[in-house]
Amino acid sequence: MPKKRILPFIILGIINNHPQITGREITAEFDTEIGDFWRASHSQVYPELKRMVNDGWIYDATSKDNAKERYYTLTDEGREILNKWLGQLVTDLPVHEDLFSLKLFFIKDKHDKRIPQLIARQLVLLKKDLKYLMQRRQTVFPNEKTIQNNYGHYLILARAISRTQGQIQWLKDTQKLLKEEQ
Amino acid sequence: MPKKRILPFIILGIINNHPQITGREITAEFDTEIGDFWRASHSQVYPELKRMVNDGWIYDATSKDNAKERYYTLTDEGREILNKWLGQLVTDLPVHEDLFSLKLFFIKDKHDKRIPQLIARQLVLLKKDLKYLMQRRQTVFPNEKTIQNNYGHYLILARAISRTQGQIQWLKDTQKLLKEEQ
DNA sequence: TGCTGCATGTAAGCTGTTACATGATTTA
DNA sequence: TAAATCATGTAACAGCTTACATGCAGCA
Repeated sequence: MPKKRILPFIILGIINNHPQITGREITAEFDTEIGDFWRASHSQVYPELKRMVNDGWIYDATSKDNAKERYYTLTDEGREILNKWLGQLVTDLPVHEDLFSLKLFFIKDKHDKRIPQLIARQLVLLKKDLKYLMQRRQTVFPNEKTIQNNYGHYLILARAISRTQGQIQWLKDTQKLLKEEQ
Repeated sequence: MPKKRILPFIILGIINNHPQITGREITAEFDTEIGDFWRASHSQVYPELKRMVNDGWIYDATSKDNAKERYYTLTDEGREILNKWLGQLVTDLPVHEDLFSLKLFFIKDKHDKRIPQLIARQLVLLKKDLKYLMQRRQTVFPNEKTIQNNYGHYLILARAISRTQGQIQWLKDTQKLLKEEQ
């Protein structure tokens, strides 16, 4: 059995949220909205769209204005497949492929200077990420109504913020601990 | 430029922690200790070991007891490469490829029944994981001395526990919130 | 001596990345 | 009309997964 493909389901979800979307706009979603928990480049997206049209999950239309653009929309079958996928419960936690943990793992000595260095860098990265996430929450969800209209999206953004804050707090605590005991 | 390979560095780290280790034991590390933040199967490990011997990062020895087993140890060059890698600071945060977030993302309606279902399942998975992590902290680090001898490992285990607890708390809070407003 | 697990290895195939490539559209 | 960006597509290749395969060691 090959590795389970989930890219087509993500694309179904994107098209469902934005009917008449182009391949380029779908690709852009992976750089912004979805980028926190999945990545895909345009060279993955275009062939996938072709396959999905071929399988009858979506259909495409062209416009007179722009000869090259193709506008994709879900078929009934596609909508059905998306809903079925959304209803299937998750069976496993993801593996956090994390260079920070990996490097720490191999450092044995408590007083190794690389430990505070790695922590300091991780803090910089996480703080920058937190700032970005909070700014996005403000722009994407400026009022209660926008939250109600996209509740799942709101939830995971809130979750990402909470998680990042938690990690920052833990790193700060550890940093302090190491300094005190040094 | 191809995707950056980090598997050989992980293997260097493992061999450094356990000189005279076999390929099978290295593979086992990915199922236990390192499994939380990196995965690799034996069909990846064995060819990689061959390459690393070829490149002079490690050397292998055989035993009379077990003709098939090969015992790997770092060369000076390998040790140097490992330390250089450990000293290089991380430049990017990892992408959390996460089905839970992904599915929530595509559910718009606040009252969609799949939201509490997904959350409940995620709680089950995280609680199970937390239990496993805490049990491991107890067995791997039974006393202060074992902590001092493998401080980096201790840190990331503590971090994983903290992160998991944070996620559980957030999910519980959200679950409660949804129930109240239902 | 048959079975289970140890130990290593190879092959096929799929996913995803980077790079290369082309033409259309908009803007200066 | 030249440059930048839009929009799509293909090619080569690296990385990883699953499955297939072989022989040895220990045990009943």
